[in-house]
Amino acid sequence: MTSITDLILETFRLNGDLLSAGDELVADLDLTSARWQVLGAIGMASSALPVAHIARNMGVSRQAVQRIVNELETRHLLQFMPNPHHQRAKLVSLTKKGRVVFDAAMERQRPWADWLSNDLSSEDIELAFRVLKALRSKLEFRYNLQPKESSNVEEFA
Amino acid sequence: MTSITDLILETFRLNGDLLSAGDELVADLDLTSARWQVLGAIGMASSALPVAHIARNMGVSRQAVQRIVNELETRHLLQFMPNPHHQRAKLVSLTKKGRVVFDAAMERQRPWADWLSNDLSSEDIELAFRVLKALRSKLEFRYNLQPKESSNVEEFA
DNA sequence: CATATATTGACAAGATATTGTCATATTGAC
DNA sequence: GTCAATATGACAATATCTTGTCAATATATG
Repeated sequence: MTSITDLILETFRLNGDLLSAGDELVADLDLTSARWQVLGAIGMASSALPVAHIARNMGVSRQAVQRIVNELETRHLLQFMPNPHHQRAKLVSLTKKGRVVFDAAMERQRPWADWLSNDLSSEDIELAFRVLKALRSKLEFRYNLQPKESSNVEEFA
Repeated sequence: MTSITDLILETFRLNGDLLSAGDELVADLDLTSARWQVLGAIGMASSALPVAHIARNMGVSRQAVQRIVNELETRHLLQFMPNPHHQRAKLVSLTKKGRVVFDAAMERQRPWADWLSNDLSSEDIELAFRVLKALRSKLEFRYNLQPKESSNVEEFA
């Protein structure tokens, strides 16, 4: 019989393996899972966003994102642009090079995702997703989680 | 429609929230999620094990466990015992204090786990568990993951 | 407008984890 | 028994992330 504890431990292990696999998948693009996730949060956004917004969207701390963003800016994958609404909170966007690298990563991710899921029915994936989401919602409600730092604010776009 | 990618991102987020919740759950026992997990791997084992074995059981690197184990030994929750099969690889076991703290954490975990899962059917939990496990197996097979360092060896009991 | 409150990025400290290297110890092939 | 291969813990370097603090900047309430 499977307990919720088994599911929790399985989540920890899968998380680790996903990060390892992601690292390997994009290593030759000079990316890591962490960089890829940040790049993704920016590449998928409808418009350029300040670091703090990206962090909230991702559900991690502001400083974690700040460090990666600064690193990616040094590598010319990201650039800071003036923010008409805020002098200090510059808007972060992909450079041309950043777009190319991000697109390359996504190209690679597509067949990889197909491979990973081709044994599973979409119903199974859907249900697993809903279970995980239910657990997360409950934790975030109970423990006031998610923002991790600073408070919750929506897009301003 | 839910894609495997959604499930992956959900796994990342749930992982983070579980660690945060775990930290809070055992903070006043002077534990953290990381320490608790190590304590658990030792407390649940049928016999005392060397650090490298514990790491393999947990699926994390040897050094991650070594650091925590050394820390918990300093705090007198763990102790090193001579290993008849290996001079350097001492066996790690709970001290009396370690057992008390670990039991206290487990006492606390039980009702918390019930609370977390009381909305979900055991079928849903079971299925989610099997989906995650299937993904993990596939990743570990494809990427030669898990041991993370050194090779795979079974218990020597 | 004025002022309390929020947000933001910078900076620093620390927690957690991986990776590489090394010397030592153990194991296995022959 | 010898010797190559492997396992182990120590040590060091690095990656990732969180938390706390601070000054500057916005925002909101009066």
